Amino acid sequence: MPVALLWFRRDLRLADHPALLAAVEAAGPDGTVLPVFVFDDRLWRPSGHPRRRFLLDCLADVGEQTGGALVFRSGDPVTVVKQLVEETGAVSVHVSADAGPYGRRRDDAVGRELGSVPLVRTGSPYAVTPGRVTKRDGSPFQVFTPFVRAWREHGWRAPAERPRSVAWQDGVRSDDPPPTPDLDGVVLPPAGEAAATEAWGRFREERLGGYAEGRNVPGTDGTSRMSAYLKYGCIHPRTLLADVAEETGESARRYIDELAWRDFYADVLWHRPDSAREYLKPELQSLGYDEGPGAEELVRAWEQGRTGFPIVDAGMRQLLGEAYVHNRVRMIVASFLVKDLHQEWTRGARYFLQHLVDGDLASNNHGWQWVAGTGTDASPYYRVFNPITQGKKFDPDGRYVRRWVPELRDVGDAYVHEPWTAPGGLPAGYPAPIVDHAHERLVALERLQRLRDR
DNA sequence: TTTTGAGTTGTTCGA
DNA sequence: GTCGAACAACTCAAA
Repeated sequence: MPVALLWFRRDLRLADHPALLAAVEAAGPDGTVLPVFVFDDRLWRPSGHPRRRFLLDCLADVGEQTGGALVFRSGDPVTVVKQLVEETGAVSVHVSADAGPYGRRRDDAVGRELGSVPLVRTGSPYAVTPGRVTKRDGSPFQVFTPFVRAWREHGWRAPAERPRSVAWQDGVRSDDPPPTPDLDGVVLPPAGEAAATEAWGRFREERLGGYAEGRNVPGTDGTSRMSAYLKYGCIHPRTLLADVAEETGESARRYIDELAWRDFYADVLWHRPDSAREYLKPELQSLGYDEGPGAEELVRAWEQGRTGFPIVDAGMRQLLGEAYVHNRVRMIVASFLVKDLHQEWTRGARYFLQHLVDGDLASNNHGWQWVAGTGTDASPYYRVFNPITQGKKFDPDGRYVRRWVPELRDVGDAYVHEPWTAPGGLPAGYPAPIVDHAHERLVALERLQRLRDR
């Protein structure tokens, strides 16, 4: 009886899963589907503990949903998948397409290795497969707004139906998964498809209506917190879009835009596979950065949330506490590292990827490039976030900073974003600002100016 | 073909 | 307190 192999990667769900449907179809009415996940050192090693843990928990969920049939293998997919095909006599291997630079190379190599057994790519983790939305002349968009216009016009498919029943192939040898990493107190959201669906339902009912304003206020629960679920494919963006498209108004439009950003950055990475490391604006490559023991000490203060700027410290402590940072605050802390501490964006991007549970190469690194002014956006070079102004504007009552920086508990609202000005002085245990923001802003602008003059 | 206007997320300064 | 201008320079689509 035919066996079709379903190789899970970043699509850890059974609903709205075109590759699963393709596998069921390929196996035929008498055949079976063998679900498999490969622990690939190339992807596993650079993941921090939060992402490893979240992934393992998602896999446990898939294991349960497939009645324990999910098979683990460890090693290079090129050899491991080939071996599984030989062991089981599989007629085809099914995946959701991977748009990342490594994933594409890997899948091409696996496909070649499989020879006459086809590696079938069906669907992708995006509403629109990267590469599909182009300008009229076929070239890729480099700016978000024209992209999103064309993306909306292109449209997306309705969610795929869940297969009525799947005959899972069991009894295939499985490696043990890697040991569960210690989280050291980091609190993660519940993993898996059911948790994603439930979290989405709650957001949709309770917070989607106020999203346009709420999304920028880190002290409230205004965002959907779908990022980790989207990263591992516990839920597909098409499912979200189908629900949001029923709503009208500014909030629904903004939410769709946010999903479009995710597609846009994946599209940029697809066209420019080197952009995860290389500058999208190469002329900024030679910008000078601060080095030496003094600079390293400042970076450590940033990493640990001890810069003396409350909103920056709160964000960096949220990163260590929840492996997650509110979107608005990601921009603020990123701007601080790049513009105030004069560090290369790649360094911040790397640190984020180590710690974020939702860390995604395209979204993370292009987001950092956006802040650094080296990215796709026609972003003004002079855009430097002021951590005090941003704090007052988006966290006016200090709810967010007090949650993550308890030293500020008793500082009045008026001073909570600049506690060094408080009548009682700095609270015990909280540092004075490690840099003069107004000064460092001018330094950053000056360096960019010099580069442009050349 | 050329021109024109608009462009996720900001800040400061001066009126 | 509020508001508009200035801070450059490039992409893209429409006129």
